[in-house]
Amino acid sequence: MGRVKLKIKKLENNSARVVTYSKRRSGIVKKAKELSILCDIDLILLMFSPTEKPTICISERR
Amino acid sequence: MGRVKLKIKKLENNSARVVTYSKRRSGIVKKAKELSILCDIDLILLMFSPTEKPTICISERR
DNA sequence: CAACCTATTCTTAGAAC
DNA sequence: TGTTCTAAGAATAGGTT
Repeated sequence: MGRVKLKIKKLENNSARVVTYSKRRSGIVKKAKELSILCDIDLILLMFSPTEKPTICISERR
Repeated sequence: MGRVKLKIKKLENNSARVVTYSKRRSGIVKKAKELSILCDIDLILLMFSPTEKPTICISERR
């Protein structure tokens, strides 16, 4: 998606990796939350940024 | 996306939950793999289907 | 440098098979 | 129940502010 089709291989440019991570992280976290709510399931998503900062997303169910 | 906008709340129909889970699971797994490759990061995604069947997606890095 | 913009590609809801 | 199709909504790459 976006202005140009992107090949799925490691982005060699450092800042491109950071920017892409930031954009796509928010997208995947949104998808994870939607999936857990829509389908009423348990889900855990844990990922580390290019600078090793962790993000965790845990579905909340009762 | 799709033919109609979907409200993000629990799908009350059982088979709709299963079908939606199956479709969206493949979407989110694809996104997770792309993110880990593009940004060269560690990532774990664990989720359980509406029938409690687990799926795990772990980025492969060396 | 983070937030916004938007053309373009990607995902997917409902239908058809 | 499972796969495929496709219209239309969603995500996002590169650019702009």
